[in-house]
Amino acid sequence: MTNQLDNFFSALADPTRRAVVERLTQGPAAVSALHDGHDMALPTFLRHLKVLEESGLVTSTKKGRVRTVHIEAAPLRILDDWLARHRDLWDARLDRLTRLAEAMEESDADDPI
Amino acid sequence: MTNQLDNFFSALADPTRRAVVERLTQGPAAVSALHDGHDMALPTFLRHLKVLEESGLVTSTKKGRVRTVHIEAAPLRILDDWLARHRDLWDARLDRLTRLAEAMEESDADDPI
DNA sequence: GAGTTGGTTAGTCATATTGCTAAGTATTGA
DNA sequence: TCAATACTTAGCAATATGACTAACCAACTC
Repeated sequence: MTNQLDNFFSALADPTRRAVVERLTQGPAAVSALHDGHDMALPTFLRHLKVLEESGLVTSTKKGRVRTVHIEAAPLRILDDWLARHRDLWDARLDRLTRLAEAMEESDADDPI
Repeated sequence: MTNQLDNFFSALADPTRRAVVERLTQGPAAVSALHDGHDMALPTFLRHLKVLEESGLVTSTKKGRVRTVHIEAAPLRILDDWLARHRDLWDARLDRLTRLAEAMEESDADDPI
């Protein structure tokens, strides 16, 4: 019953993994290149990559001894859609509140304290 | 060094908590009302609310014995900005790939197999 | 073919997360 | 005032997460 969104959000909850995703938006990169600059043992870093890959946010292919990691488009779209949906609801709510505030102001004008 | 985004993303990684956020986009609600429909002991559910509140995604106020929970706008904006930033980068990358593909098609036309 | 490079596997440890029950507090309503 | 309602706290158990080291394999490079 675990949603795809569960995996996307929890994958992105870690700063190391977000950094990897950010880096990958600029193009694919090898594991060791991605690891560079992260003060963390390689096996630990690899676990993060595995989490990203299992979530579907990235894919990877191995050629020779080099594994190259690529970002996936679809998940970003799904995340975006979720957020967009709630952005809309929020905006609608804001509108209602605005109208309410206006209505209250009017009624204040009609019938002050 | 934990980013605000860490908390937003990990708070939203749980389906129960996402459901609460979705519900709250329609307006504030009391704890017991929010709990309704979630097959989960109340203390467990309260823990989820606490996570949401500590992340800053929601706030709550207590009046009498009823605690009312409200959604916060700012975090959704921050999340949206992060995603938008990467949507842009991704789009840019897509554009580059598209141009590359076109270039390759052209060179194929010039010099087929 | 010996060493180096790039990644992988296995195993351990500490802490965090997510669920529970049991028991408590504080309002509110009869 | 007594009982019901609406949380709240405390404490426990199981699993997940994030870090490490040590040891390993596979593919280049000399």
